[in-house]
Amino acid sequence: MDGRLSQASQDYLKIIYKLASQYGRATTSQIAENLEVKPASVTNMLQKMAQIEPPLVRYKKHQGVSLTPAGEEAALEMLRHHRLIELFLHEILGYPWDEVHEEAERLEHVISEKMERRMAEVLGNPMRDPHGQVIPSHDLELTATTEFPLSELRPPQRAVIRRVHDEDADLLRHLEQLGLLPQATLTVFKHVSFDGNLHIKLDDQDEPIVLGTQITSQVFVDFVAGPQLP
Amino acid sequence: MDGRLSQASQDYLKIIYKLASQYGRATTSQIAENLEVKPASVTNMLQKMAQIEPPLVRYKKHQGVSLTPAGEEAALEMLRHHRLIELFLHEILGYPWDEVHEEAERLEHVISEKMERRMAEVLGNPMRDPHGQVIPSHDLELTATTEFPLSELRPPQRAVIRRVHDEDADLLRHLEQLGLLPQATLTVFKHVSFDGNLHIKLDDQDEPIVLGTQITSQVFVDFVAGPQLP
DNA sequence: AGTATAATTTAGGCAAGACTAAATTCAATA
DNA sequence: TATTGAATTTAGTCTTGCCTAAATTATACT
Ligand SMILES: [Mn+2]
Ligand SMILES: [Mn+2]
Ligand SMILES: [Mn+2]
Ligand SMILES: [Mn+2]
Repeated sequence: MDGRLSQASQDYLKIIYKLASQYGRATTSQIAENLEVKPASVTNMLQKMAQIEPPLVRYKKHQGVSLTPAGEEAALEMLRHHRLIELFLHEILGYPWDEVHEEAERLEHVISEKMERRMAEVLGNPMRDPHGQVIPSHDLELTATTEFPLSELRPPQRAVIRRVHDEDADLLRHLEQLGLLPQATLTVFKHVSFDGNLHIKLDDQDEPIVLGTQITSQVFVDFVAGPQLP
Repeated sequence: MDGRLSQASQDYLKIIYKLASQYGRATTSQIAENLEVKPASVTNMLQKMAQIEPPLVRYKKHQGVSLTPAGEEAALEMLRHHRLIELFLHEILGYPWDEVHEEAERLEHVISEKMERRMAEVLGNPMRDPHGQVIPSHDLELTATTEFPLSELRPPQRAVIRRVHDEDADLLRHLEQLGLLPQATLTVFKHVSFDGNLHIKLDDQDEPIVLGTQITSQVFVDFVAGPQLP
């Protein structure tokens, strides 16, 4: 009613956006689980969000919700804030990539449009966050990407890492230690069909490494043409 | 009760700290005016803040409040956050010094101790914010200062600007345009007792400038010895 | 001392956003 | 089609922090 959305609403919108991108819609219990609140609280909140002007979600009893244009815009705004902040913390303040999320989670609701713009400028209007997730543009367009799981590669394919799963700090630390970072290029030289293990070599490392599917399913790549340049 | 103070409590503590520094204690109506809430709301809040464990304020009906050690620590923590953020916005994100306050006002409640430390390191563990206000140290000590109003200088005294009043954006823009910034050194060469005007010359400028008391009372300086070096 | 005025406190409410417990609806299966 | 378990919604509370209106206290002046 005062134009500004509450932090709680913004958190609901973010998770609804994510769930709806994945499943078409978001259910009460999915939202409850993600936000760590009880389902009854979610129902209550969704009904409010559907009734304000303009409505943020389309809500019909027992059918889950999806975002209205207004809701989607607000969700993308938070997504841009979140990912810009993550990159800023990493690049400018030297945060390790497994420690940026929590801080961004709080800051995203609080920064002004000016600060968003200044951070983007200092960072060179970046396209992706430290984990490779695409940052919505200034006007909240989200460019489509083509990356797919590393686990789908077969020898002798070559690829560049675009993005990694960003919700498991242990995984992130492990990936960093292995050198599995966005931008890294690699060649697959062996696939073991029994356990799904993939033997790869990173272009900028000498030793090959062997990766289980727990890892390869969480690293997303694009094909890259040609052999490694010497 | 969960260890973390609400944003509202933190705002109360900040303003109580400021008022108590100035007047020894803070009254209900002073706090209400500064926070733009009604006095009844303040009374209510003060009673809560006096009753939690540990108490944040000493409260006695009709006598105003002062901070307990716990309250003062929390207030200094906010002060450190606020001033570090102001400097960070100015130095790293290029904010003009008259636009840093609002943003800092929101961010100060939200940054982690880690982010506080990282910002301080990137800034070289600074002592003062963009307006020259002293930043409490990491362990929340506030070093004493000796500065006094520029309006008290008389020719041919020389001084260095340490701090300027930071609560009037128009004044800040005007001071910047005049070159009246912290660190600037100057010589007073004329005082007009009728209107209090002060004629000064900044060391790094050629033209002298004339300042009314509206300005000279809001700029704080320390004496500096000797003549301007060529 | 007695009274007007200002400051403060009390009392009662409201909105947001969470919770628990109980009721309802859906969907799968017998 | 009837049953049943899971998901969802409803109903009623709670806490935080604000509000207005009314009561009270302090202060200053005659
Ligand atoms: Mn934005
Ligand atoms: Mn990320
Ligand atoms: Mn701190
Ligand atoms: Mn300042």
